[in-house]
Amino acid sequence: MSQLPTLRQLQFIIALAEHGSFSRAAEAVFVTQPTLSAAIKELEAILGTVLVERGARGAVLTPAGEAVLERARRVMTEAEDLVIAAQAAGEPLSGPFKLGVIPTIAPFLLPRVLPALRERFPDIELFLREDLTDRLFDALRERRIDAALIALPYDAPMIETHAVWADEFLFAAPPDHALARKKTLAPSDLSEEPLLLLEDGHCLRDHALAACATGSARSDFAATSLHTLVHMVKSGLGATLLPRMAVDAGLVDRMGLEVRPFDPPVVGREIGVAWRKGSARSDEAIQLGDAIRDILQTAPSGGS
Amino acid sequence: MSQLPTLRQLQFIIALAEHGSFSRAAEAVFVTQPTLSAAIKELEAILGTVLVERGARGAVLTPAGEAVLERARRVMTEAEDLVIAAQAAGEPLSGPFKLGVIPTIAPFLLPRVLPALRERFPDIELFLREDLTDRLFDALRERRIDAALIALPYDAPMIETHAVWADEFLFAAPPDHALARKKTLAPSDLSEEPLLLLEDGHCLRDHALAACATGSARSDFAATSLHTLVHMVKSGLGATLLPRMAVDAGLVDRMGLEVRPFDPPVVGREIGVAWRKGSARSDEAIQLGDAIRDILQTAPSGGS
DNA sequence: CATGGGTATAGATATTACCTATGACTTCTC
DNA sequence: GAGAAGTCATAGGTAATATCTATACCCATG
Repeated sequence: MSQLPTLRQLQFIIALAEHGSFSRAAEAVFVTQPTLSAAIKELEAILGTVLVERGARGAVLTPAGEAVLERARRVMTEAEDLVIAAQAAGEPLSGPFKLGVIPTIAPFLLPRVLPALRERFPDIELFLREDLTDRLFDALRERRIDAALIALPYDAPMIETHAVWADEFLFAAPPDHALARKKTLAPSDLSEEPLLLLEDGHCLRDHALAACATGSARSDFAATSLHTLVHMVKSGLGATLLPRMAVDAGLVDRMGLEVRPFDPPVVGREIGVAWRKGSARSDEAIQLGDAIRDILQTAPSGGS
Repeated sequence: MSQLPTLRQLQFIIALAEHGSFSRAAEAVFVTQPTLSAAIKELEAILGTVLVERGARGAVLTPAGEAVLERARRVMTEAEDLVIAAQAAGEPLSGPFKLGVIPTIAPFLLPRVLPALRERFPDIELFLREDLTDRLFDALRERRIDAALIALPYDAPMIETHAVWADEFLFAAPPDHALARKKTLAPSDLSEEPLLLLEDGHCLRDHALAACATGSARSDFAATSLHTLVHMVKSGLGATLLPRMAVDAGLVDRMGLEVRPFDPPVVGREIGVAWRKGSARSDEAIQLGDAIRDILQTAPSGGS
């Protein structure tokens, strides 16, 4: 087998491509220009190909160099991932961990589980980011976050998920609403009732519509958060579906709204943890999800 | 950023995992046991994790070690691919090149194009492998071959393709066959005619059936090669569709069979070159396909 | 408890990675 | 155009490290 290049050499040619000059690239990787020069030369010898065109105004990659560059980048990130995965495997859920959470979960879940999480994983530094599902998926793919709490089902390429807990939907309406007289509801009761929902982009909107297969949304109004949503319901703009987790967290306390569960089988959404396929921290993501499930089960809600 | 391991170290831990013992692994990578021992120790220091359980009867990877192993393998093959891609980019279509070809193309195409290919790419060493499409795809995915000539459309995960030329289907039957009286045929003429085809697994069978949307295959007989197929047609067992390339190559010469083209738009299959997605030699595969197309166009068939 | 299979340690040596100093060559500037 | 200011390449010395040999150690097993 022909000799392999060094990761160092790959790092060097990446820097060279990025800075377009031996001297500046050398500076960027903290070596002198002759060192980098020699390293690139040896890399070319190993590969048997000229990778760089040296000119008086800097260096430009040859087509072969571009091909190598692309693969070198891959090798480097894989190697970095290996380090992260190893550290994570050795001491799971320690160090910085960037977790994305969708806006219809974050404000209700986090206060409830963060203290216990910190207790269970004292070495973790959780960085939280609240955003819509699609943007969290982008962040996962671009490695800006390590994992995300989202609502399933949701299917996206390059993303894997692990179910954590089922979040039941509850019907909420003003007291004088026709359906508020019933103790429990069936999804079919909503066929004639245009629902007031969150604005487009919130997965809760889609999941709520899916829950009452025949239902529809009010097209004239939409809320930007669950808090504004309940206020809009209160002012008589319509009825809605709320996740139990938000209700348990006190979302409708002292609002004077009527809240009704659905007949079994209850409708709702599944909350799960998601990570980029192949992520170095997928095991930790699963562990974190399981820990949250545990915490939710042992410490029931402090709601009304 | 924390320090990266060396490719050498990754190679070492892969060998260690494969041999289960420092001494034997060291032998396998041509270093002494203390060298490998020290290297693994340093790798563990870099990753901050114990990767190997040292026992009196050898070494076993810890769970963290297993996680590292898997990624180390990936990094190593990516690095090897980089070398291959660089060499290929520097001097395309030179050195050993393993090409798979399906059985309904190989015997008719290769004699026609191999001499010209050798002339055009004098430094290439073509290793040919004749097999069914599915097995060629497996071989591509497992890196046992670099590219394959197959019939499209065919869709398989991890495989990319590039069209090379269109191979028209011709109708072939014994002289006394009812349809042999027509000068040209429409695909619909075959609705009532159960065709004699190759046995299952040959893509030509599926593509021929697809060509005459309403047609069907004889279920009692099937041929194992185009040569036996024409003999079976000759003995009156039925009619069939043959690729023009095979006819041009003399498949039915002196067989006394009637061969008819279809009305435009002609039916047929597309021949293309396929490679594993991300393969180091995809550019060469495309170049090879284009070269074959060229050769076929400039040097028309020597058939009847 | 000696033996044999295994790994770790110590010390010497060969390799190589890197630095400093300098040279050769372009391109821009006046 | 001559000089200045870039560029990359080369040479030679030094420090770091990769590797080897030799040996110590550890533990199962007969």
